[in-house]
Amino acid sequence: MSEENLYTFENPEYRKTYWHTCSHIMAQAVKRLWPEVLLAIGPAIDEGWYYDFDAPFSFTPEHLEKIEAEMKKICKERIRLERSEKPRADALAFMHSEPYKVELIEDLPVDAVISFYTQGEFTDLCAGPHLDHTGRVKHNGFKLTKSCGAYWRGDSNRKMLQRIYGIGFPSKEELDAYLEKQAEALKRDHNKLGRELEFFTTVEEIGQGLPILLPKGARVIQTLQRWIEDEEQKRGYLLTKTPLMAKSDLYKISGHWDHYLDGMFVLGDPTDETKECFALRPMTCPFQYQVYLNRARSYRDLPMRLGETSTLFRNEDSGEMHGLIRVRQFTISEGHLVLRPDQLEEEFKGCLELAKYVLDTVGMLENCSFRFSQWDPARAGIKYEGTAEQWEEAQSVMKTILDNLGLEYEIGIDEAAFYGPKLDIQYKNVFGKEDTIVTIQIDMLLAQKFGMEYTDADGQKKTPYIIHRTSLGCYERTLAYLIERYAGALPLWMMPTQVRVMPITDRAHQYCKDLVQQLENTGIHTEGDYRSEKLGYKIREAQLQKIPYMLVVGDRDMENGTVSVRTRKGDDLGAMTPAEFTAKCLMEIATKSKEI
RNA sequence: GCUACUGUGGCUCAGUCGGUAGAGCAGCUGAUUCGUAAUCAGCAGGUCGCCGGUUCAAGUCCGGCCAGUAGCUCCA
Repeated sequence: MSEENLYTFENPEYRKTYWHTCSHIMAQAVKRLWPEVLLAIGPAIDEGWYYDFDAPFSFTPEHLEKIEAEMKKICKERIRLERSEKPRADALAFMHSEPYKVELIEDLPVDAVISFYTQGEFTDLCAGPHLDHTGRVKHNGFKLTKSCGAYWRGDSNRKMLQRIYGIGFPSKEELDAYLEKQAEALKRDHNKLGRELEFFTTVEEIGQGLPILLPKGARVIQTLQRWIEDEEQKRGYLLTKTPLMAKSDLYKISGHWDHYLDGMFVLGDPTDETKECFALRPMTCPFQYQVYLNRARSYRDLPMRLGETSTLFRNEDSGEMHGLIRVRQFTISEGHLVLRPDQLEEEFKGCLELAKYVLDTVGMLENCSFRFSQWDPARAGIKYEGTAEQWEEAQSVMKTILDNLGLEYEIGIDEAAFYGPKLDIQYKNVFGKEDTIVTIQIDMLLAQKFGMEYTDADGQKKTPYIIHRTSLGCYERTLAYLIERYAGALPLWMMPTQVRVMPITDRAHQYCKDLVQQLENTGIHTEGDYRSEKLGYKIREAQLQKIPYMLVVGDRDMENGTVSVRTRKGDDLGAMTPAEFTAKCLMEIATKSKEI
């Protein structure tokens, strides 16, 4: 980066500094308006900044407007920001009326440099860096976007503060462009579009996190499931179907009863030992292991790759549910691979290849990143089972595999499963939010708990490794992301209705009906629009419903034995015979083309 | 679970100071038979999320619950 570019928005460091100064300006404005409001923390984030406050009232949109107005003044005042340092005792005395700052100072290491930034009458505890004066912030280039609750220090046992988020740019034009982009993303929101296009709905009486997949959504998921099951078959997976619930005994062996009880739907009273107690399954592992345990296994049986289209139930907290992204009942492309240690690397690679192939095919890979999710030794025995040695071994094996693959990844501390480390494939949605879409986990504990073993070539009984993995993750979540990714216009092969036939007059009805049946017989999802509406109206409706192909049939086509083909992109492909169209369509479906 | 906000026909929204609900689209019926993004007319559709309270009177005010949204915490 050239010298003059250091101080531009192109430079992420500068951008963070700019936003960090914005957060101080915001805090200063709040203090000017309401001196009684207490300050917590206010960092720059990936897009903008926030500041957490403890206020005796709730910030409303009107409050935000007032703060914005005061911030504009501060920008125009061009106040210098000056750094200073204080010894610990002085720092504590200086901040004595700000209890959150006092706590932050007290938690700093003994030898830490305690620095402050002062702008006019406002001084904040801060490591910096900052812009040199408040006039550097463009007074009409920022906006406070929302206020909401946030726990002090991210701890749900502590007080909930109020967080105000802001975003800012060096010009009004850039701000407007950003806001415009956000508004565009909102239109793709699966929770809105998915309901409008009738992929899914919800009903109060059924409850939170329990969406109804309407015919269109159900069809997309069916298409994906058939494809995944067939693809796994090709890759040596064995399909299983195991029960959706089990007695508590099973979960006690697996450890889920100890680690996951809050997240389970329990049927019956777990405290009544005279009666059997069941629970809906929150994961497939202990069920699928029974397939392996069905008889004695030899090293020759390994690797054993088990796959299942598996419905799971998790009792999420009520505030967590969101559209099809976070639900209480969902179906995943689950799988467990039972392995000898020497097969671990090769099989792990196979899982990753499958996941990448699947994500690439549906068009989601480009927005994915990889996270190596590790344990946090500080929570050994609480969140995590097994010994430090077992964890170090599994994590080092995984690290070697990932490094050998040359995979770029981030490390996520305290993101592991209770039984082992994970490679999580993170998907970034149109709003820039991340969620796990696929996970591949190495498990060194559960096989032992369930008494899974194999007889090795040397006649010794040995405990296998297990890989837990998904190839497409959760179908509901994937559907949500596909709706967003394609704004509802999914690639042809996934579309619930691929072709709509529309007669121009009643004279063409029979021709169209025959055509629909003919296409449906070849496996192309087709429907007819026989209403006595004008062609333009039918086209418009099909277009709004994102139907890939519209086949228009009038007198001319009937005479020539053709159909007139139009795409949802608005291209007129002209007249072709039904056979020609069928061949073209089937080819595009078979190749899973993203073009249409 | 926490904080804040929201809830009016299938959808998008209006509804004044508390006086018993209104539109567009969709739907239905009829007319229209039309060549690539909205034909015309008529009809029907609402216990204002649910339960309770205040009041002569509640869509409107208050409380509880349910559901949704943003974020926090947790997670696929």
